Amino acid sequence: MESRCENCIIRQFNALRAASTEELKKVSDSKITKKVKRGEALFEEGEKLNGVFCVRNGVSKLSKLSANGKNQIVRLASKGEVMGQRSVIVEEPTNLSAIAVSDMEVCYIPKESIVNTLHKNPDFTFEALRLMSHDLKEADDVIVNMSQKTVKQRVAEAFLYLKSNFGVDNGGFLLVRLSREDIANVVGTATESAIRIISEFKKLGYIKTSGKKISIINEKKLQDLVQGF
Amino acid sequence: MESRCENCIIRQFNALRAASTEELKKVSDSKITKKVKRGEALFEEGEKLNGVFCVRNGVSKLSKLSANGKNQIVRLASKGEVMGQRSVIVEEPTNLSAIAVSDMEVCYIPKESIVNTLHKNPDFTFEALRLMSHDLKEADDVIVNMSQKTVKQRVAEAFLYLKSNFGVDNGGFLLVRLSREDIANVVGTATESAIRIISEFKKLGYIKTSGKKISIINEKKLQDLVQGF
DNA sequence: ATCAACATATGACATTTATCAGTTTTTGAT
DNA sequence: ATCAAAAACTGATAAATGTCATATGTTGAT
Repeated sequence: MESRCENCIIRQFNALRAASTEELKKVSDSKITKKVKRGEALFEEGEKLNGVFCVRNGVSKLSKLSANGKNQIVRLASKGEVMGQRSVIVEEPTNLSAIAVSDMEVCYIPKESIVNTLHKNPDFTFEALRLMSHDLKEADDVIVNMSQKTVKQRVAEAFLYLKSNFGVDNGGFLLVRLSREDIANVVGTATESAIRIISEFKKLGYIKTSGKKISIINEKKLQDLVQGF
Repeated sequence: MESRCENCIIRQFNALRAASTEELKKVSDSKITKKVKRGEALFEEGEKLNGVFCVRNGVSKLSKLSANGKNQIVRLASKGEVMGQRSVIVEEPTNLSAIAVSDMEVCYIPKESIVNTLHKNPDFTFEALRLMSHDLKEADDVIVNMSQKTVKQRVAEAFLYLKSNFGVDNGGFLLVRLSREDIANVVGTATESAIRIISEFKKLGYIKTSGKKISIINEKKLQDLVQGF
């Protein structure tokens, strides 16, 4: 049987924490829980979304394809984060694709069961605004990093980000396992360039790898690099 | 005498369009209209803001300084746009500086007269959310452009953006007059690189200049360039 | 267990962009 | 109108990054 939003701890991380019991009931009754396999798309750039996706488990990349065939990963979404709300709020096709980076469990919430809340419950709307403010700040930071940091610094920063946001397993390996191509697409560089830098970090002893897994050995060195030392 | 928000057409461009008569009155009573000269700061990165700024006239750049002394302009704000709301909403110091790019007239609205509305009037909050959604989408686009377009393409795009967003005068010259350094900071490149590209565009007959003023002659060519032709 | 498809890796080289150094032009204060 | 400071400009060169080619390793479907 399906679990209920009312009992879902994950909603503490998103605007649903501000929803009333009745509102939550409505959401819960209409939501659909889906399993999404690594590599599958939740939605694609240009689609008009009729609902939002709340991540229960796993990680999704939000990316945008450009004319030259390159892909830029704009951000990663994990537990508790909601994807697609922008499209629902402004009633426009989404500007980003969402593709699972690991196996995922997401709840799809049809827009009908939230737009009303969005127009009636200011606490909920305010929470959404607060969270979007946060996303906007992060986006601003990314813009600044893209223009002012070298590829090497951005790769270092990406590893630190992956560690602090998604954590590590018992062996100290990053839980999110991105392909080299994905790392390049987060950082905004060519795959080969990313690979070269990763190799260099390995040689320098900043990180180590085991198969596809990556572990940060010398966090300090990476931080210094990001700071420009 | 000061003009009243109730009669201000500019508020149609921001969330205040959704404010009630009483709410508007409160805002109007507490607001302070300021004149800001070109080059002066409305606020600086790191400041805790106790209100928001609504632009009546002129253009402001929102930028961020980085460790290496470089500046990145994240966006430009003009008539009707509100600056500083992120800081007020999340109650954090602002991550950006706002500096006038032309002489400006702005209204400073103390946060006390809007936070209440933000928590009580869902229409107002929703409008703010809608506008921030728009900003977020734009920011995403900037990220993608930064990583996937060449400096030349980004300069071309910047000119097209300045034309379509801020318009031209009778002579066809861009109304917003950015210094070469500012253009470089919008585009995320070195000032010299921006200058070189501008010179090239002049030679190619895509643009012409008269003193500091810039006019787009061949919009099509610039568009093609942005598209990668 | 095998094999094709894909991901990772590395070298050589081309291209883009930044940096430094210096000149000319513009601007604003007096 | 004059002059100093700032901005715009140009060339030479260095550094960073992308591209292409090719080799090796890994993985998942049969």
